Amino acid sequence: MRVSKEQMQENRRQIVTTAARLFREHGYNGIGVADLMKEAGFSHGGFYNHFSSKEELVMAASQSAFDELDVEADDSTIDAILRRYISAGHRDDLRQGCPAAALGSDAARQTREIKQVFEGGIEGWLLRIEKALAAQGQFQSADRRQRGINLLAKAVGAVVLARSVSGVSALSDEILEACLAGSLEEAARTEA
Amino acid sequence: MRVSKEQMQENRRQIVTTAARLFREHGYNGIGVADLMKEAGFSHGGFYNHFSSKEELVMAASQSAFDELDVEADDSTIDAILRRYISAGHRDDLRQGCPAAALGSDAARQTREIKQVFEGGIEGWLLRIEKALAAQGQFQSADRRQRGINLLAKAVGAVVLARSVSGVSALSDEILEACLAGSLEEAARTEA
DNA sequence: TGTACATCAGTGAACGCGCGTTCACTGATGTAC
DNA sequence: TGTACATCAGTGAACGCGCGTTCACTGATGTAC
Repeated sequence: MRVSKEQMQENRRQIVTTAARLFREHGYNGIGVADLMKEAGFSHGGFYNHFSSKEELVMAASQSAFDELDVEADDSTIDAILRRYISAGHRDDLRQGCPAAALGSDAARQTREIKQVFEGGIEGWLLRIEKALAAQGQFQSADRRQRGINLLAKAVGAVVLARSVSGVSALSDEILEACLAGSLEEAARTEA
Repeated sequence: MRVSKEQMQENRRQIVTTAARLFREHGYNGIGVADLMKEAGFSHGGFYNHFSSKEELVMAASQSAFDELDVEADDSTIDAILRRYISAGHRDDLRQGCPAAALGSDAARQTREIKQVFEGGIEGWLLRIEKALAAQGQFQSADRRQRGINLLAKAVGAVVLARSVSGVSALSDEILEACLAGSLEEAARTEA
């Protein structure tokens, strides 16, 4: 039956945020439209009232996943950001984690549009990191972006590697510990 | 028709190395058994004479992909390793690149067996990196593993991030340049 | 070494299944008077 | 404000397609004598 415009928007939001969770957990190809709609609380037939294709949902959901990070981000110090990202909690919670870590190697194979969403998400990260570095007077202004890129890359790599061996090896924890220590040290180094 | 034992082993090798390329390019779920066998030069029906399931091929192919890296590895200096890994060439050549970067976020969703293959592959990388650091007298012996983990994580993260925006943004090159510079600097730092 | 037969790697059609997508239908919402 | 009708979000069955897997078959290889 028909539903109010407000309700429809709310339902769409529900589908997108559910997809944002499930894509991170299972990969873009690892979850189907039917299962996804079911998880969101709908039958699958109505999907195409909201999106013209699964592809379009992939875009919206990726954007939504990156936007979540923005919302969560308080005025963290760089240490707080690193401790939160390079952690067992983040490693073990695919569904709410950073899309760049959960879907990074998938993204390389996606469309131009989805890569653009990733670009925006990465730039968002860099902005937050640079801001945190600046607030602590860390590095010269001209260096902060490069330093931020280095910190982000190590953080993403640490979580990707730790997840790829999680549950089978102590290596997983070792990677997180080594990279957290190394990143904190790197972030604290003031000179260029 | 039947084929000699030697020929069969050679055919199996052909299937595995083809799969190693195609999985890196398209992801584990992005390429099917039929297309894969065709690319390797066979009809798909014979697949199950070699493997009990696609899953088993995924394991063999992942192992093969990591083994390739071992073979390619000459007695490189740490600089040579980093310059080769964190490069546009590596970013643009999914098919021959490091499985940890090409399939890292996929691996998190795979079976225990496949994660064990990744563990071996990562340990292989760490061994090569530590050896290169040791050859140059870089870092104290006790620190080399932690330093190696940091270098590897940053390298993997750089390639994953660069690929996720490649072809849509100058950010891709920027990430590689910033991380290469940062890694070289990090590797050159001798004190603890 | 040569012959007769069993084995089994490779072929290509076929299987069931789940996928993304479409469709006729329902009934509450939105709108025209 | 109330009534009559058009719209259209959500439902669930159905579509074609490609997937992983199975199978009967072929004919060269391997083996027993």
